[in-house]
Amino acid sequence: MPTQTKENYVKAIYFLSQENIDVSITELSKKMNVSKPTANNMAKKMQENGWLFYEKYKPVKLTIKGKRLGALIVRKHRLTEMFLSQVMSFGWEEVHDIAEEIEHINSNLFFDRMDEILGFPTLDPHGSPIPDKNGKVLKVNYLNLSTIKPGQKVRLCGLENSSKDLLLFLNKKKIKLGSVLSILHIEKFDNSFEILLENNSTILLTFDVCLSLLVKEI
Amino acid sequence: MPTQTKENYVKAIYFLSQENIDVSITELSKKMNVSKPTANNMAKKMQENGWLFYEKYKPVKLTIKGKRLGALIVRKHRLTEMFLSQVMSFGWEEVHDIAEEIEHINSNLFFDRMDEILGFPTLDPHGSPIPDKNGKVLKVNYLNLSTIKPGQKVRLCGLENSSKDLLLFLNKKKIKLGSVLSILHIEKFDNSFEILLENNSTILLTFDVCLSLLVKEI
DNA sequence: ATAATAAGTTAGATTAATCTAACAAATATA
DNA sequence: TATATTTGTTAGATTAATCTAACTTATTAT
Repeated sequence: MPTQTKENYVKAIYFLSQENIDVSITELSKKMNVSKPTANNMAKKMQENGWLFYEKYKPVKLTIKGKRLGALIVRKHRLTEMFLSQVMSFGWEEVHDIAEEIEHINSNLFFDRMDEILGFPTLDPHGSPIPDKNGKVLKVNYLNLSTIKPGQKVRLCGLENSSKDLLLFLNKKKIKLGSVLSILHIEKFDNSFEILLENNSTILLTFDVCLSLLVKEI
Repeated sequence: MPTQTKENYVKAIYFLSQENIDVSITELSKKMNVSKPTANNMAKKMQENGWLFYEKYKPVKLTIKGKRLGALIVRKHRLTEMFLSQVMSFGWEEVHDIAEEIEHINSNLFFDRMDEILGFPTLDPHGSPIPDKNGKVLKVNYLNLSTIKPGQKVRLCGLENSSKDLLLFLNKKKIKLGSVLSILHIEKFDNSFEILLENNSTILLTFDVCLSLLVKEI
């Protein structure tokens, strides 16, 4: 059994691998908020434990075992987020921090029971896929709102990043997963989007916000 | 914030103080399954942190702050047990181990929400009192079944110890919290109790089992 | 191609939590 | 009371996770 700390390193590498191609020691140290020697030492030790491949001066890579562990931690995290949101009435901006701790609880039964109570969900409260019990992740392919043309109607299905600031901003604008957004106009000067909401109010989203919203055309 | 390990030491001392008068280093080391030097060192450090009083060759004692922390950890533990039992359908024999981990989660909101969902319970699934938010514990004074006279009808209200073996035994006998037990006869030879259950079946409880059952006369 | 910069590594230290071996103090027993 | 036993303490080591300082290897830019 890996320590909580090592689980967090595996998770960090798991996420970085999904974005970048290479996970350098520097990247890892940044993601984990530790010094480079710390990340380096940890990488060496985790290789010994069979979680990852490490060669001097080369990026690290998760082993099969490491990938599986990463996916299962993400599974526990996202199931927890879903449980907190659906069963315990937490807002989508509140669930991450608590899930960050609960994801390390060592009881399959506990998470399986959550899964059952939730009706075996495939997406978390932010629209991210929940890996299955074998670590398999459903590929969802949403479009980035920033790439959609004016006149198009879309449904919000996911978020590129689930930072608390973004979530609080969306709350304020009454935008949630499933919300329908109609693009009225895109301002040439700053790429800001003029959007019509379901309640017939019109709002302005900066390009940065649009980059964070994943949608489906409808 | 104390580490998880230190929280466990505080909890151990908290429980031992409720039974014994004195918590010796040896007692503490036994409860924590560590060597005596480990318990000793830990006691010194925890004194520095203000959790307990420690003097060479003397039993340790929790400070006010330590007592409060102990009670609040027990609160988190028992609320969790209740939540696992009532909301997540776990059996009373399954809840302890999971609660042992969840009690260290650092989110008052999380436990307050459990409390709310449960309707602010005062007892856990084993009949033990749940300390309030200030660490105050409701004094319950149940009788030990072993002290009750033949002919008496009683209701099971709590357990002296909640070991998994006892809980599984009670499950097998279909005895649960609230069950009504009528003492038919006490065998002089081995102090075993002949008990009539609500379903009119008669069972035999050894004296050891009776010592573990807390009841109210009815 | 060489110098400057970035990235990665080594060495040595620190803190928390643990251990064993050896010794000291307190308590119990004969 | 003297001795034996139990209890508690000290000393020194170990492992996990972290740091800083100094050095080496790679990469980038002129």
